[in-house]
Amino acid sequence: MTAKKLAAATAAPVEMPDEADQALRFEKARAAQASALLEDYVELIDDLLASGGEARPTDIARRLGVSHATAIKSIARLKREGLATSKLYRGVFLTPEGHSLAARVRARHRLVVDLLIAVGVPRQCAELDAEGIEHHVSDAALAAFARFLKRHSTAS
Amino acid sequence: MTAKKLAAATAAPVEMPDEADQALRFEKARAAQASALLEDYVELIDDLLASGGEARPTDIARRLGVSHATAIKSIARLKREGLATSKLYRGVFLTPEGHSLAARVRARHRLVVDLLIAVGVPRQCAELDAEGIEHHVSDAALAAFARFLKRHSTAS
DNA sequence: ATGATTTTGTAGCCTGTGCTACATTTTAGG
DNA sequence: CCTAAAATGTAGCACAGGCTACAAAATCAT
Repeated sequence: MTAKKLAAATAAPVEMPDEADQALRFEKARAAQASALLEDYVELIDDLLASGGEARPTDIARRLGVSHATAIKSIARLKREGLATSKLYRGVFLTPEGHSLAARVRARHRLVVDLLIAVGVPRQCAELDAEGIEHHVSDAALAAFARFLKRHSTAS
Repeated sequence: MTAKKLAAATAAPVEMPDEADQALRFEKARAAQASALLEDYVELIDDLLASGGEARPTDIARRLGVSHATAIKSIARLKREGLATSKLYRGVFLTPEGHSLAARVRARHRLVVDLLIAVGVPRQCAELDAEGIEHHVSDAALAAFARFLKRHSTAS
């Protein structure tokens, strides 16, 4: 085994990333995925509140494409995590934390869509893909996106 | 309620996307998420086979940052879906389907990393973010990425 | 060759996120 | 006002993907 590992390390035709680094990458992606659902909910709730004034579980469910039971369960989780509040048979509202999360999420979403469009992705496709991509874009990448967009809207 | 809906539709201060469209977007993102794990596994297995010649469950687990039990369960799922094969106490191998999936995934991964770098994301950050982003980039967006990279490597 | 270590596999548990089915409450309409 | 429809909430199920703990097999090293 020692010999085998050594051989692999020296004679590897394709070099692999460090084991620990790679594990961290995947762990980070898994963590992002875990918060993705909550982010989608707060963003949607915020949008509904801003547009119609109401964020009812049924509306949320329809827009997310899930059953109302699923939406209600997820809303319960939002409440557990201190992002939303709701009273029986009243709509759902966001806590200050929820609201600020929604703001961050919306800004990020917009930046991602804009960047995709800027590099030539058709608008409709950009909107579609952004829904999944946005949850995995770090602040550093986001900052780079903003710089890129600024550079390419002012300069030729 | 009819009146209420009408009011919302006409007086909405923020316009929302169509309900069905939005639901489709989220459904697509959820579907992408479902295949993400399988994609990560086949890509990693393919890398391991290409570099060291062996893809053992323990190695896979370590690189993904999960317990070996989790890895074995996921490998079982790969086998169920016809992407991989394995014999007791031998390593894991990819079926032709698994191999071609791995090739597609790797190409996509590389394109995503390259694009991120091209728009100014630091290399290390690009590698990190790409791990989560790649699963949500459609073929159309990928094609756009390729065009962008070509344009920006040849032209000034 | 045999005993220790490593690897592999199994079993059972938890959580998250979907679902359907049923019960309840509110809302709307006649 | 009172019934029918819609919305809401609850219960219970399935499956994916984590985990730990235990059991069995293979490999290494002496």
